[in-house]
Amino acid sequence: MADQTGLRERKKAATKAALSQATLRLSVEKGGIDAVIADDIAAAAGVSTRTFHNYFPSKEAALLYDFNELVAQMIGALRERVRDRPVWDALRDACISMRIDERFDLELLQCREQLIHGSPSLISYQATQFVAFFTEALGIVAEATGSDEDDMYPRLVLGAALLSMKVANEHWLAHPDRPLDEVIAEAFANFETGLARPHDHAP
Amino acid sequence: MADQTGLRERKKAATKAALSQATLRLSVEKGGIDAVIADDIAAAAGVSTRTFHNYFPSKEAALLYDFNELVAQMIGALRERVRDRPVWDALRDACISMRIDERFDLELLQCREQLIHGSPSLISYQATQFVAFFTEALGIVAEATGSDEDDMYPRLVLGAALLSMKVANEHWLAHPDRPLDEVIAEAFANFETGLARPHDHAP
DNA sequence: AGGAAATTTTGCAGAAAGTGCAAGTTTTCT
DNA sequence: AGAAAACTTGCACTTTCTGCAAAATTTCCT
Repeated sequence: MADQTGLRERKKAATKAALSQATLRLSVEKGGIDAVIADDIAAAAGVSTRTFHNYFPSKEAALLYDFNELVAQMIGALRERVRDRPVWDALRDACISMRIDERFDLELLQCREQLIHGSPSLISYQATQFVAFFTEALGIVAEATGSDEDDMYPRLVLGAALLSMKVANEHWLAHPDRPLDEVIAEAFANFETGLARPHDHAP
Repeated sequence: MADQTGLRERKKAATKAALSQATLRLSVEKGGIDAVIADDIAAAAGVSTRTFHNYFPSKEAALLYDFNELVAQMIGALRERVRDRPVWDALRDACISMRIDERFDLELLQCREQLIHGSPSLISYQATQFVAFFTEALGIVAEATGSDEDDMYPRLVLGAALLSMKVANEHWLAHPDRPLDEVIAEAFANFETGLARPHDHAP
């Protein structure tokens, strides 16, 4: 994606990163993305407001830029894994393979979680991205399970997996004392033997 | 809610309903809520644009007005049921008790589903409502299971239940040949014995 | 019924997001 | 260097949504 080609490409990448970072910084400073206006972000990154909107359709997109990158990668990770193991395992392994804990700074993640939690506009934006992701992943899952796309099963499996990942992530951000992959595995395990009773978790 | 008190109350309810219906009608006519502007909705309902925004914060809220009413009722339904049965059963029964199939016209639901599916702004809005609902329901589930609110289990159970309901609803809208409660029960059943293999469903 | 009080409607002004367009800059390529 | 391609910018414009104060309407009390 970030090909080390010409100066132009590098500049563009730098601008995009600067805009994204500026959005985060300003949002934290002002205690919420809604208190930040596009003009300020553009100014902070040293470009015009119009240019900001050339790079991102909204403040929300700017703030969650690298998160979206990550989500995009997960499609690939999933596609690889469904070839040589059961869907459920493929989903779990794909989630774990994202290595969010290694790729991002814990504080940054917590910070962003805070912002998302407190802002309807960010929740909204994320939901839209989620739906797009779900739709794409659904095709993979449906094919892997040999089911029709409007069967309930692939949707339930995929939904449960993404729910596990989301819940595990949130939990880990609040209690970063255990490794993330372990927490993800534990969340997934809850679906493996029936949900009726709480699943025992490792001490 | 719709107390048959004075004229004023009745007029307000009528206006609100008129605005909501006008939003739906115009959205269908123009093939998407994004093609409809607030001015048109207000005009169609015979009030000023400002008044439209007195009733609803957005077009999306107007379109999904009665859906939100329903979601609000589900909190009550759930709270009742967690008292005398296991959480999972309470969740399933609460979902079924909504009787969406009886309370709404099938065509209207399909119509709205179509609109939501094709509009990021509606997806966004619904997500925000969903998060609010999830948060409130989580308190109930956590208490009922005797777990802490930041344990993963209550979130997973609640998430799985709402996922089941959503998937069942979508499936039923696309294939309304079986009764909705049966479809919901089937979706829930997938989580009762482990997700590893597709759950057999009644022929 | 009549009039005061409470509530609702409405228009206006204004902030902010987001988009199209055309002109000005910068990078690339030959 | 110089033409071509790509990027940036300013400007005008549409739309959403909010605050405020003036009108209009409903309710309530006597």
